[in-house]
Amino acid sequence: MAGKKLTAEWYQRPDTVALARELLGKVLCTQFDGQTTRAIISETEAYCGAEDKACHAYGNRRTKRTETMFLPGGAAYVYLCYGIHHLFNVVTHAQDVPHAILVRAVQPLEGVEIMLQRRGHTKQSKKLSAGPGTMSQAMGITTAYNATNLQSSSIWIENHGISIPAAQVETTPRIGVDYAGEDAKLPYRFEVQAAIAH
DNA sequence: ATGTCGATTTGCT
DNA sequence: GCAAATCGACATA
Repeated sequence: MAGKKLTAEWYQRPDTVALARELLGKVLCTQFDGQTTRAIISETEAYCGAEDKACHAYGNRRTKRTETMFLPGGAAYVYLCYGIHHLFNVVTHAQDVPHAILVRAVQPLEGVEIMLQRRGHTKQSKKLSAGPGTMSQAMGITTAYNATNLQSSSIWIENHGISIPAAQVETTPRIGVDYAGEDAKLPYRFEVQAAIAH
């Protein structure tokens, strides 16, 4: 069941948009209180630091919240949105270059029972872990894990050798970033709509 | 010190 | 389809 853990070098590569595309089909894993869950990443968005108006760290804005994005690639950036939702991002690029990839949806692979319990659902459905807030809840990720290193034993990402054909990937503008002007139109969102075979 | 608002989800009209 | 929920970060004073 376990795959090969992505290395620090993988995360620290500079092309965040390409990494967002490559993240599709990779397996996000969490282990909290001895409970392990695994899920295949099916939707991502790239946020490209200082030059990207949609990014929290646009213009290299350094605050308590954005500080995590300045860490070297390979850290988890988790923040609270609308006071309710914990949004999970993967920090990429080198230290002091605030790029990140928002994981918006995953498909459950292991520990489905645990995810159902966390979500308060009784049956598996598409809504179980599709959406940036719900997928965090299903995986048990909260802001308490902000800045967690992805080489740790709490949160990490594995390569299971799953590749997604280009024909199955939809590339669209990002969601909910209308305030970003021209940058709101950038094709930085990658989505696999079909169920991923594994 | 205080006010505004968000990389959303959910339930009700 | 619309609006409430809910809290911390950030900007302004």
